[in-house]
Amino acid sequence: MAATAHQLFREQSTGKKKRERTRSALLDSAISVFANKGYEATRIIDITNHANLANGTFYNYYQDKDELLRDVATGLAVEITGRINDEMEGLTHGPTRVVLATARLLQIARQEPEWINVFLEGVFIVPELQSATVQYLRQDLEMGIEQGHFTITINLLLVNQILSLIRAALLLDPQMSDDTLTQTCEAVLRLLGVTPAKATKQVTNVFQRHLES
Amino acid sequence: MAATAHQLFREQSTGKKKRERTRSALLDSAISVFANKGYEATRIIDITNHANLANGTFYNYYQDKDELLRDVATGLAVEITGRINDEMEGLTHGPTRVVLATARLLQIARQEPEWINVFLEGVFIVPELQSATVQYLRQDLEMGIEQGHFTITINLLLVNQILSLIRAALLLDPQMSDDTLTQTCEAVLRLLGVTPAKATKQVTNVFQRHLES
DNA sequence: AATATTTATGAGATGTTTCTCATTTATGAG
DNA sequence: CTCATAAATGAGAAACATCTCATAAATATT
Repeated sequence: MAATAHQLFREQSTGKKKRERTRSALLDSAISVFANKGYEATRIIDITNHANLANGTFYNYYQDKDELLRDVATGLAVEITGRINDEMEGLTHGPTRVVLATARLLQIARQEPEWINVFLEGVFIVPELQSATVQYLRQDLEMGIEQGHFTITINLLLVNQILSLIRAALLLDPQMSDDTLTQTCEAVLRLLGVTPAKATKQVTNVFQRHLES
Repeated sequence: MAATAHQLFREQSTGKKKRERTRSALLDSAISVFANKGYEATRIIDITNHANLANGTFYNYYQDKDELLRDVATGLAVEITGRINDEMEGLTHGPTRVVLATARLLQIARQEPEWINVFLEGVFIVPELQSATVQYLRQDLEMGIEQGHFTITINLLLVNQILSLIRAALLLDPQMSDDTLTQTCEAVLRLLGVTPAKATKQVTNVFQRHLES
């Protein structure tokens, strides 16, 4: 529910002055409306209504919907990648890092379903976000190759394949059941050249050690 | 180029009476405009302009854009699945069928780049198209399981994962280079539990025997 | 060739969304 | 508390889209 969801930007701006607080209200409302109506279909007034503001107020802050989406998606990207990164500090095993990152992203999708769709829409539309996000992934892939776990050559298609497996999970099962989560992590490992048996074992391990403690 | 592209519906309607020919002009123009501007962003007048018709003419044939999309996507689905099916007659080896179907779809994307985006948009929006398309795939997957080649349980997520690998290729490389094609086929096999080495061999084989003869 | 039927046309009525701006209201510094 | 500044407001102008319909043009029928 929109009413109970975590309001990312509101929290970041409490205490600051009015301009920042109103901007944050627009950003949080944008997340909610974009996620529920879809970016294309949302009207400026949908966002301002949701934020209890007059339609004209929007134009004190943004030129158009697109500029707002960039801002929203960037904020979400910082938050999401930050959370995932915290979780992985000190881990030096490629496959573990890949599984953990995938699983954490999908878990965030479970907790904050509105965030992920908007984030992905942004990643698709804002190129600099895409490259920033992809950077993290590359490092873990290189680690796994050096350690002899992955049979791949890193290229843009591979990275996109991984992202699209994640996207498929989000679209098909927004509630993100444990089954979907497990199957997606295993699929990513398979894609990277891990055998099915090892992939299953790897995912089970990571879940026990890092996600259900 | 739109001007040189194969006009599917026009060809199907030459010789028939005027009503069918105009409807076909709308359908072909819709493919072109949807593919280039995106479904959401296209206006009725974009389509009628492209077809050299007056805007009012549209309403002699369709209630709205959505009805047109259904018609377009259904026609494309029939053509595309028909072409792929022809190619696979008599083949009884699961992995071969999966690779060949994937490769052929991507080859069609190379020849007729406009078709595939519209087809996929339609598959996403028209449920009966989705289930019809997925039916083909299921059979080949079951065949591969029985033959001991695939380590999977068939479910909706798996099917969507396969489709999303194909989609990733289409989005990233609309020209559909041979590299993209090969890598996508191998990725699908890996996802189905085939080892990287076998996947490479399998794809090479299928290409030699069926696609470069 | 004349006539009946079908199809195409585009001006404009209707509705919707964007965007501006003069005015009102709120904020916070002194 | 006062006042200068910042922010919010919402009515309405402008731009854009959809959809209708009386009329014109094309096609088919006799």
